[in-house]
Amino acid sequence: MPMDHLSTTFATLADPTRRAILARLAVGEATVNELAAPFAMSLPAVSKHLKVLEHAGLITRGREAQWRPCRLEAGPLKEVAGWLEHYRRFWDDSFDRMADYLKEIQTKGDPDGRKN
Amino acid sequence: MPMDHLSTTFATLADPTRRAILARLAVGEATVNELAAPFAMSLPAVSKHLKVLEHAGLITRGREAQWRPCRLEAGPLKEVAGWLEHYRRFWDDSFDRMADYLKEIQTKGDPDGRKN
DNA sequence: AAGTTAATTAACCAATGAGTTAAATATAAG
DNA sequence: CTTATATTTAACTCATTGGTTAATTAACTT
Repeated sequence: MPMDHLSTTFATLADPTRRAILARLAVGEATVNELAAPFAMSLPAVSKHLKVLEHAGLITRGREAQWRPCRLEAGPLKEVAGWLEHYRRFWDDSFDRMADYLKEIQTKGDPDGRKN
Repeated sequence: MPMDHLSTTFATLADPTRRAILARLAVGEATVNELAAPFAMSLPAVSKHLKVLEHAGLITRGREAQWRPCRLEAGPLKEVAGWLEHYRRFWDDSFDRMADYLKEIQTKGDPDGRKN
């Protein structure tokens, strides 16, 4: 089944272990063992999570000797933020006020009241 | 398995059909049949998607005669936006500039250079 | 009362996801 | 060359997901 990008990103983020890994990587690069340490699960399990994260483009992995340092890649998160923007008006009160404000300065600054 | 709120939300959003339903509901309330119309799938399938959305708190359903009008609820989306904010600095260039700016006016406005 | 429309529930199936243990690979160090 | 460390792959299990069709419930219409 052809999984679109956004669906892949959301599915990847739908796991607390993976979100915890991202939170850790927000601090800085880390190896697989370092990332696995906090979790009560086997190393292969974490390795799988990393593969999922990598496949979603949320991390990249280098190689230094026998270590594969992982680092955060925020591209997909930016896409999510973009998607969310379409809905901001449903929860953000200041969003409406900002829209009002923009409309106001738009008409005030343009005596003809053109829309654009 | 105890599914945390955020995981439930992400899992729910990880399906293009469900995101399309939300997009439709952003325009206004709609019944199950109306929501199902655009999709090449059975009504029960859509009904299931709606149950998932409802369970995630992304929609609520009223009842008018034999119709169950659905409407968007943005609470969980706001939570996602909140979570995302922790990562904004990784993709938003202006975020750093804003941080710099805030730091600047903070020190400029306070001759003693106190941090808070 | 009978029929029509709206929606859900039941029973089923195939595919996926998240975990396991055991084995394999890769690199470094004695 | 052997061993230790870091990580991945293989093979398997179990639960969940997303879809199906057929049957059921609910409410309106005639």
